[in-house]
Amino acid sequence: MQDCNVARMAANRKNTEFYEDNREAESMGRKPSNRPTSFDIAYRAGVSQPTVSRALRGSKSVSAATRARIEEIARELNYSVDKNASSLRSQRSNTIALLFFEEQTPDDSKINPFFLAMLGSITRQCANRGLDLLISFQKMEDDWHVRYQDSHRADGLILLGYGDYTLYESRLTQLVGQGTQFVRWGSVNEDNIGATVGSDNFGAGRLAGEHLIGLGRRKIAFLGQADEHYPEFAERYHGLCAAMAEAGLDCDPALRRDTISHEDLGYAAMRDLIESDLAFDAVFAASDLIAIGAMRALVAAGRAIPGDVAVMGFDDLPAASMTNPPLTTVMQDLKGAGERLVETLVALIEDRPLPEATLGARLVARRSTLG
Amino acid sequence: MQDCNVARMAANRKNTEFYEDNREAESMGRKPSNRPTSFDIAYRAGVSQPTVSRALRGSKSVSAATRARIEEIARELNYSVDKNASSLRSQRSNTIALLFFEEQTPDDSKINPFFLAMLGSITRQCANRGLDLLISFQKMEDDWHVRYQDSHRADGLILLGYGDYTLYESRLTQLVGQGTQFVRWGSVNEDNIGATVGSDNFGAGRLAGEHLIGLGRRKIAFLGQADEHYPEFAERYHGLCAAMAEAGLDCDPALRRDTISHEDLGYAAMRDLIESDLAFDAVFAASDLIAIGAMRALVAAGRAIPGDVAVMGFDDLPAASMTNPPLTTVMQDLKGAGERLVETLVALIEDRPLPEATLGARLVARRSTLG
DNA sequence: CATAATATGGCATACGTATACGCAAGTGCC
DNA sequence: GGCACTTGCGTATACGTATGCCATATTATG
Repeated sequence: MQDCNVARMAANRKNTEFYEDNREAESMGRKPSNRPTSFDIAYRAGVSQPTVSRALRGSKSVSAATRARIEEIARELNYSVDKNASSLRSQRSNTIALLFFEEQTPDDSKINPFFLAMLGSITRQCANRGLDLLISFQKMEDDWHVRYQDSHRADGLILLGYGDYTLYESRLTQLVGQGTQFVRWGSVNEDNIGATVGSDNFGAGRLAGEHLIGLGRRKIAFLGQADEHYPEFAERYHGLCAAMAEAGLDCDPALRRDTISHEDLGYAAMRDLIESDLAFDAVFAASDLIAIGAMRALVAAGRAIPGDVAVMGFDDLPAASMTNPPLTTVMQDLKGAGERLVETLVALIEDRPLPEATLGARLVARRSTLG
Repeated sequence: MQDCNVARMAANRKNTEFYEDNREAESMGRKPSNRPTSFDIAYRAGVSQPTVSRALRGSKSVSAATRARIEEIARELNYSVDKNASSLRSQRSNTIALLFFEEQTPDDSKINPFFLAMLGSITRQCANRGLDLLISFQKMEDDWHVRYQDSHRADGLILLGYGDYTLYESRLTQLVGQGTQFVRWGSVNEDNIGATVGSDNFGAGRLAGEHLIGLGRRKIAFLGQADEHYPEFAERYHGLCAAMAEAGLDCDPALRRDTISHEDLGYAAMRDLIESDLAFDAVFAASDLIAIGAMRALVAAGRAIPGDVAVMGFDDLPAASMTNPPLTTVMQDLKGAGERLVETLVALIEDRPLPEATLGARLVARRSTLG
């Protein structure tokens, strides 16, 4: 390892005293950082530094023999390319940043578990592609047109978070303006700003509706803010209404309560519905958290689940199978989501945009509807 | 923005034709990447590039007036320091890597939710300190004496994951050997390899024991692999035994079943216990996942919770409050954990190691013991 | 008023890699 | 056997910042 430095010296164009300098530093107690560089490999392999770089990056203008020799030596010396130098020179960090947005909920809440669940699939996907993944949590209100790309920290961003879309919009426009590459999880439609990946919420909503209707339910309530602020919820609602219309049922707006994804707000919404004295025999909640809160309210009001009211959620959180009764819900394609998000972003970075597409969702029937 | 390039040109020591080159590149369709550099700021401020660097990093050898001017211009041009260049030059990435270890469970399992919960606190702590956070999931068996630090990707590592400690050990030794800075979540004791942050598992185990004993339980079973492979579980078990000893009760090893943290394994362990025909009136599970599985087995065997058997878990997962009945458990100090992990790592990186310490835990009583 | 001590900022250079360009040797072709 | 190519690699340099060492301006000190 000592003579690694010799290589450096030999390669160093000017400072011929480097070696001695280094020894001095060493004797003074400062670690000489004998981390090998591509120069060291080059010296040992009897080639130039650029050849080492080319060999290790798989350039085809290096003979197989040379490449093999270089790789062998690199392994021996435990060499690994300096990420910073490489990124600086190539202007490509091979890193993407994952930004979570916390919702503005009453308490100082945690991140939506649904997105945490996506984390696994995203990291795996990044690992497969040799990408590093930076993560960060942001408050919706924060100034997060962050400098991730500005500062060459990351080549692109993945944005995750339910949240008021209209708040989102201006930031997205900024990102586009400054040329930042990003993909967002959300409602997929024509006039989205930037690339979006999302579930087929309409289809999933219809699925939910058909399930409930198939069980003989006729007056289906909906919990979730179904407007332009929360387009995903809106789509789920419209899917539900479509199913009802097809069955000749009325999708009564009076049975809808706006709420965002939070257990306590789901509870409140359901209380409100109960107190309205309107009749309903099923509830489709726009998220499991809402559904869980709603079930609490129903139980508190003495309504049997699913005897009096069938309850459905959305997301299939781990918790959904543990509630009492276990919650019927819609499972989104988490694995597909992670893959598609990363794939889309990489395509964007490489300047060959992918067409947008939605992911399918599956109904998971449990006792909150089946009894 | 055009004349930014003039600055660059002025600063460029050799290639006086840079400006023209750049214009040419531009006309050829390649984006000239007019991202401002410290040279641009310097030009506008009428100072040298090094002065800009010093000003922005807070060096005290820059006058307040100059600094203010530079900061103002930087803001105007929307400048941000190039992370790669900065890290390369300073040999400090201001980034830490968070490595999750997946357990080797029967299925292709997900990460332990307990660690996901820690994520929030860790990211927040990093944000506060201006650190970037890389994350990655690893299989325990993987070759994860990764090159994170080798390649200057990160200044240090945080390792999270329950897992067979003896498997862990050799990797940790390697990390120490190659001079990688890291902190680990786990059982804190004298002869740990590397820095460790963890809960006071013994104290928490005793707390659990006292709770159950206080409710009149006398024959307390334990589910969890309490040996050197899982020292945290072992400590919890010993805490339980200590509480029983103090109450003059016998900590019967026959009532212990080894299992790692997984719902299905908890189920299996409990079935085994039930089939042993030994009498017990309480179970302390080493984790909530185990407890949840155990409850399923108890219910299946027709034992009432907590009537026949009181059940306790450990971790206070979100799911713990949703089980039926809701699970009494031990809540660890997640916020403190994240803070302490990051703090310890930073201290290590700055070469001023912190003394080890354990974090307190709190009992959360719910109906699985209270009835 | 002369000299020493700061305060401020410029100059030169290094960090480790990737890539445009060019040169030599080898290959195919007629 | 001369020509155009291709293959394989070295030369030179750029990426954008941070820092050791000086030079000057400024102030304090006797």
